Amino acid sequence: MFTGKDPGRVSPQLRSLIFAAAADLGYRVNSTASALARGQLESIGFVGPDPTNPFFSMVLEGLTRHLDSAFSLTVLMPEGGEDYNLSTVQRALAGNLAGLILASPGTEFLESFVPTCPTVILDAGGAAGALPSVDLDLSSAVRELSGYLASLGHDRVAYVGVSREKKISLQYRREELQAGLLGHGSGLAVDDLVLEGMTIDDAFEGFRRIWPAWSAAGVTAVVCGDDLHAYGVLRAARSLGLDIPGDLSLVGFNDLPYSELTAPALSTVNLFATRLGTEAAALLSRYIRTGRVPGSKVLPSALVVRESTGPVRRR
Amino acid sequence: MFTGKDPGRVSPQLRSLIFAAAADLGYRVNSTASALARGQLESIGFVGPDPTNPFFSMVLEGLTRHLDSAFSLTVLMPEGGEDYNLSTVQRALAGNLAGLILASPGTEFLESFVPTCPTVILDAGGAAGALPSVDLDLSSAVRELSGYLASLGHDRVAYVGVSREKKISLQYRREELQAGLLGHGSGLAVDDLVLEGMTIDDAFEGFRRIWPAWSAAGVTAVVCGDDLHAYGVLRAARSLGLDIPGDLSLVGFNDLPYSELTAPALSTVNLFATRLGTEAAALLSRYIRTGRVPGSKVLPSALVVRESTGPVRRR
DNA sequence: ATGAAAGCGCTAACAG
DNA sequence: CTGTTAGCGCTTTCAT
Repeated sequence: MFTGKDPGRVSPQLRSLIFAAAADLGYRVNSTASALARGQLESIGFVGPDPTNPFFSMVLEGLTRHLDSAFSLTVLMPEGGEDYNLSTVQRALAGNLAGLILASPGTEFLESFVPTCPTVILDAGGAAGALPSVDLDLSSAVRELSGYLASLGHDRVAYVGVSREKKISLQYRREELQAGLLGHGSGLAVDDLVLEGMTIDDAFEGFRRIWPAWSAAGVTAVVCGDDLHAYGVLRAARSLGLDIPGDLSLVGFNDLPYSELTAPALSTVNLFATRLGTEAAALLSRYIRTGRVPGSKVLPSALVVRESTGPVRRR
Repeated sequence: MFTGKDPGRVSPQLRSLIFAAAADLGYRVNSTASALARGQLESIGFVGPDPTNPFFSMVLEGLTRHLDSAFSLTVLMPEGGEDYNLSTVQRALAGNLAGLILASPGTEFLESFVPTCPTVILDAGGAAGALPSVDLDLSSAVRELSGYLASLGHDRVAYVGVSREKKISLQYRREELQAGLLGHGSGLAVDDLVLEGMTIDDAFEGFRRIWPAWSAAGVTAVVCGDDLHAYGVLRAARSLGLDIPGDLSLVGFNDLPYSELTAPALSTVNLFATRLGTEAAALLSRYIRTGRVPGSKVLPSALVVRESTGPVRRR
């Protein structure tokens, strides 16, 4: 009756009568028993590094809006502020999931990961290997960025990211940037600022520490692998009395809605994070329904120029 | 064996041997069957209005960090950008949840809602009735805010929120503000700006529309029920050529990490949203375990003064 | 068409 | 202590 296979068997009146009675008695099908009997799982898992990072929220939004309504979304976060690892995912898998979405994995993790249910990887910087994935095409936006920075006279550009083990995607952004810069006769001029975490504060501290060295090396532009890092650098630069974009031009990745509100407004590469979520939902739903491993998907990105970037000021 | 009741029954060596063999064969307990046999539900549901609002993310973070590890977290979002309603929650309940957390409900919804499993309401502005809830104590922070604004010479204060049906909490913030202001001999001077949604853009459009009226009425300070709205007002004011805090002082609620980055940095009432999540997790876990309805919890808030507020400038 | 029965994979209770 | 069994609430199949 509640299995959706009754058209033609039960008259509509009777049907609604039954539903009314069911509601009256407070009956609801026990989905656990139902799932067991049918041998079908009902929830898909999402594991990401940090719910507090807007990138995550945007992906999640895309996901919830486009996930097949037959599934519910189980969200798993790593314990204690760390990045997620195999044990986080094991915890997820213990829930017997119909499918799994892994957002922004670390290298180490991805190498040792063996899928045990339909899985799609999100934002792995092209490192997902044979696993179905949704990734970003950064090359054209980053090439444009490189050309733009070059035209402004920046030939000493620095990058801030996190270690490769932590986030493949940030490292991938670095590589694309390096390639783009090289295409314009320059390249990353100094050692990266390699942060421990993805927070504004991490970048704030980190930049204050590294700026003397970068300044001495003549760095005039900083590209951050994540908008949050750029916000931290912005605050740090301000606290150091630096003029942005006069003394230092700044670029982030993601294009969060807050980036036009900072002072100065932040130039970014827009990653359209919400679309990553919707595409992942589409891919995974198909994967689960058909059982066939889908191909990977690559989504575009776009340069957004605002006030945090400007011509080099020689002193 | 996998039920956790083996200490003293199986030797540690044998135990690990079995686990090794299980891993070898790729065996994992079927949690659906397990749950059915034990008659225990394994997931708790979280329904909130909008994953994209950082308030939601912060609550979610608190939740995931402190939820009993026996439970997994199922996240439910309303369809199509609307606020969530009974049908959203019905969808949630179809999943047979051990417990339910409802964040920032609307009036209409809350009035017609009848819990069918252990439920705690979050951020309902004191309107949760008999249901266990986690709420904010705004009065002392808002009284402080009122005194502060009064001392700056602001006696024409305006409020921006959403309709009461949509978010009880924003209306509650308004009431607290009104009470605080009244305590200082003033009060809200003009009609509220009542927005449709919770986005920066909603507030941007709304403020541009209403400012002529507010300006004519001599409004010198605007308090927004949500930081996102304050960001929108900030952008709108800037686009209108207003000087903040010279022409207009601005205050938000939540104290997002972005609020110290805006230009000018935003004064806010810090809601400590993450703690709402951790408290809700604690309350609900206890509720489910003991079966006894827990009492409600009230959490403190705090005024944070930054650059967006200053003395009234008479012209 | 309607009803009875088997069984999904596990757990808990109960014999041996 | 070990092995067997009933049964969780539902779906599906197979007789009636």
